[in-house]
Amino acid sequence: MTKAFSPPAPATAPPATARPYHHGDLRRALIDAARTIIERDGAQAISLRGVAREAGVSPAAPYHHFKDKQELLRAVGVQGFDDLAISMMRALEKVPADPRARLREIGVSYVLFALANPAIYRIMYDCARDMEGLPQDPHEKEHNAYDLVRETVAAAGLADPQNPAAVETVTIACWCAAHGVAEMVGFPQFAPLRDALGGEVPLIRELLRHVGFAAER
Amino acid sequence: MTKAFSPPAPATAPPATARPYHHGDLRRALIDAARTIIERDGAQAISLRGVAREAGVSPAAPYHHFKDKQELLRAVGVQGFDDLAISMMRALEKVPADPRARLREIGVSYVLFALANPAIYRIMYDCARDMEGLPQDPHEKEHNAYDLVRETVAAAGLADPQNPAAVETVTIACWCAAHGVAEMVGFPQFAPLRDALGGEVPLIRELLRHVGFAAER
DNA sequence: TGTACATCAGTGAACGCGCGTTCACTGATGTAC
DNA sequence: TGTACATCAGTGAACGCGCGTTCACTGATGTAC
Repeated sequence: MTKAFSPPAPATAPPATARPYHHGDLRRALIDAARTIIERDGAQAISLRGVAREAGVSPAAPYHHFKDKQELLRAVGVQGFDDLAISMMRALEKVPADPRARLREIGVSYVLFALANPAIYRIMYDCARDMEGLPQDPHEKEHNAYDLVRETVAAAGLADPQNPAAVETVTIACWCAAHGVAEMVGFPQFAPLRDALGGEVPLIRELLRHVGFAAER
Repeated sequence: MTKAFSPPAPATAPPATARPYHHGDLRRALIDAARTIIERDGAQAISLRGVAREAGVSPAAPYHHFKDKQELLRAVGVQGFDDLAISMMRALEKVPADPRARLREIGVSYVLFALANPAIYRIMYDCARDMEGLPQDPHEKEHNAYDLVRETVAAAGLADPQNPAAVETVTIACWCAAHGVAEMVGFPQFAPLRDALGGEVPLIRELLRHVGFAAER
């Protein structure tokens, strides 16, 4: 993202000369470049060469960081899920302890993420399909997004916490529901309803409510 | 699909000689070929040349029926929505008049369609996004899928039929929910739950139930 | 601190490929008289 | 019924292009002594 946009760099700034031979964190830069392209030009506009170009690097450079194109795409997907989890956590920070309210906020932030990054969001699920499932394992962080939802579901009393199968079912149902809303809420057909309800967020809340997300009361 | 596989054609069969110069219904054959490729090799494996090849026709032939590649893809998407509507109608034929039961069956058949045609299903929504919405208009048939859901929702008393906005909201919510379940139900992560519930259909029913689809009783 | 050397992370030219699309063409079909 | 001709729906060769990937290379960095 440093790119060409920075002003001519008054002599005060640190060297900031021509980009050094070694990039520093090309792996990360490539993932970012891929995301940029995906959101700017659409998912099927992506090519390894294009990504290298966007990152300002030769077409062969990516091969020092990714086995092939697919591996890069996969990294983009995993990164997406990480970001999603982070934005859900963030949303939770500002919310009261009531688990039902928390579940609702998780849902809203989930959908907002998808709305803000529609193309990435699709790539994430293409990836997940490829990898045979949500990447709940790959990092084994203490808290991934899926666990977060499950715990909140249990705490909210939407399923008997003693009954793991029931908790699992409700968790999955919530995930499906949020996914459905996330993919569709941007459809122009819903614009009239959105306007009637007073904006994107109220629309999301309303839909989530109908779709089994812990109603108020 | 007539292709190369038919047996050497015993002299009894009608002429069945070499394929005639004029195809008869190449437009349709191209759409079918595209669907075959999409489901066999994945959505991004599709190319106009490949489709022509699959249909047994020269690479230039499709241009007599579609302006360009995008127009073909779009036709595949529209065809998909048509097929979806048809399979929903079919499912309704075998079902009692109780509107709640009917709504449930619509949901199940929707999800089963997506499960049977996962790649096409994705293409359909890519198309819809492209075309700025579900193709509820393009044919203006008396009954498209969306209207079917709306009417059933109203009949089921899930929203006050006098209140169009409420009916619309519930309809949209149902659509989102079914879509979410449809896209995710094939995930391997859900296999344990599926097995515990006794199969694909029970899993679908259970998820739909949680997700706001007219519960029994 | 200096030097030799291994390793790492880039370069840029080259490869072969399949793609979308165009073009001039030709065989089959339909229509007017 | 027969003939002339326009139109339609194919063919197949050709175009230029961008792609993924490989290769021999080189500049920068880190390490051992």
